[in-house]
Amino acid sequence: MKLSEGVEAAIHCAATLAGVEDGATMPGSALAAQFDLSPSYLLKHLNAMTAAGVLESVPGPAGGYRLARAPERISLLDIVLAVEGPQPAFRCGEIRQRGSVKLPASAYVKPCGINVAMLRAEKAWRAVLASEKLSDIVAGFMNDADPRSVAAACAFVERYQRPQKSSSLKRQERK
Amino acid sequence: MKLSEGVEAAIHCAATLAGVEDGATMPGSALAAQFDLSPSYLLKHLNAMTAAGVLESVPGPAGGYRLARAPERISLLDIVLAVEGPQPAFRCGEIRQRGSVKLPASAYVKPCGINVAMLRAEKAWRAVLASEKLSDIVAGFMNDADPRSVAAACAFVERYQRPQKSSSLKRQERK
DNA sequence: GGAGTTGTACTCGGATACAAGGTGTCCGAGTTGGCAGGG
DNA sequence: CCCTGCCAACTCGGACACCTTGTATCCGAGTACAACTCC
Repeated sequence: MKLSEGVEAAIHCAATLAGVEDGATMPGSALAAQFDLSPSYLLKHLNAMTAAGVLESVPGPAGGYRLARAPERISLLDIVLAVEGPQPAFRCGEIRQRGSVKLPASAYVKPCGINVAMLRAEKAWRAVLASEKLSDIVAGFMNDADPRSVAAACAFVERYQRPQKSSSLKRQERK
Repeated sequence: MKLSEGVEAAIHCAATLAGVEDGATMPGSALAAQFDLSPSYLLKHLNAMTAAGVLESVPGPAGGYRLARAPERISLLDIVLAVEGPQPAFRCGEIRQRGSVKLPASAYVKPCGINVAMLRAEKAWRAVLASEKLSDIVAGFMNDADPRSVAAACAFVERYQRPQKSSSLKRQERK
């Protein structure tokens, strides 16, 4: 059992995006540079989060990614499911039905007890992940992390975020 | 995130082995036939459980596998860790340290908050798995499953289990 | 000087190679049980 | 008839290919900004 390596990158990127101002965006290339990752590959995960409704993407110059909703309403479970897919970790193959002794299908109406137990464990895992909001991660970072690290992160966000340009707003008003 | 497919087979085999009498064994080929699996491949997982101390194996004719201890003292977590390995699902690659802005190592003495959160979730997962004993699985199967299925399973165990031969005991006494 | 138009540069998005771990299979080492031979 | 030695069959154990999934990369579509040209 191993989680995809991209989950770590996705959460870090989401936490970084939580620091940008409302409506502002940050290009994927900047996020990739922050963690020394392949830009093209990171796009894959950012795209997955966009498809899942966790992020929003705006194309064109001065475009990039931003959170689709407030950090308080984004949980780690949302990010993990977006990257890994919604399927549970344990997939019951119903091997109890296959084998030397064949029984009619009516003998297997009750669900497999092993599957139930494994799904119960995964449910607990998801519950903890759902309770961990992105805002908690950011708050914990601000409080506990080294001040130098916090300052560097804030400087990075300030450096690379692309605020919603006023001109585009003007154009919308003009229309 | 996906669990190995062998986990399901391993748990089913362990549950079957819980039905054999004390000291008796069941060959891996019989377990493979019960679930229509490749015998050679199933051996891999049974071997892993043996290495982890969950099962015991006896070689030679009339040999096979048996539980290393009572079903009440074997949890699903033991089996999962034996097959999947003890490493946690989320491995923090410390990507926060890599990137464009380099800080001295003294800035990263505190653990990564994301890693802490993910490990906390996995801890809950493991706690549920540790509380699910193999005896509970067997008891649930006996109570809830279809009577035909229970009868078939009992018949299978009775059919293929190899009791500790009296001759070997005699030989031990003789020595 | 101002508005319209065109070109360019930057962004995301999907399609395409490479690699690793899980899956599946094969062959070898070890041990016990049965059988034959001898006492 | 009983004991002893040998043979053979069955077991687990580790080493070897195959394939799906995740990793990494490249190229193309789309859009906003900026400069240029025309009025």
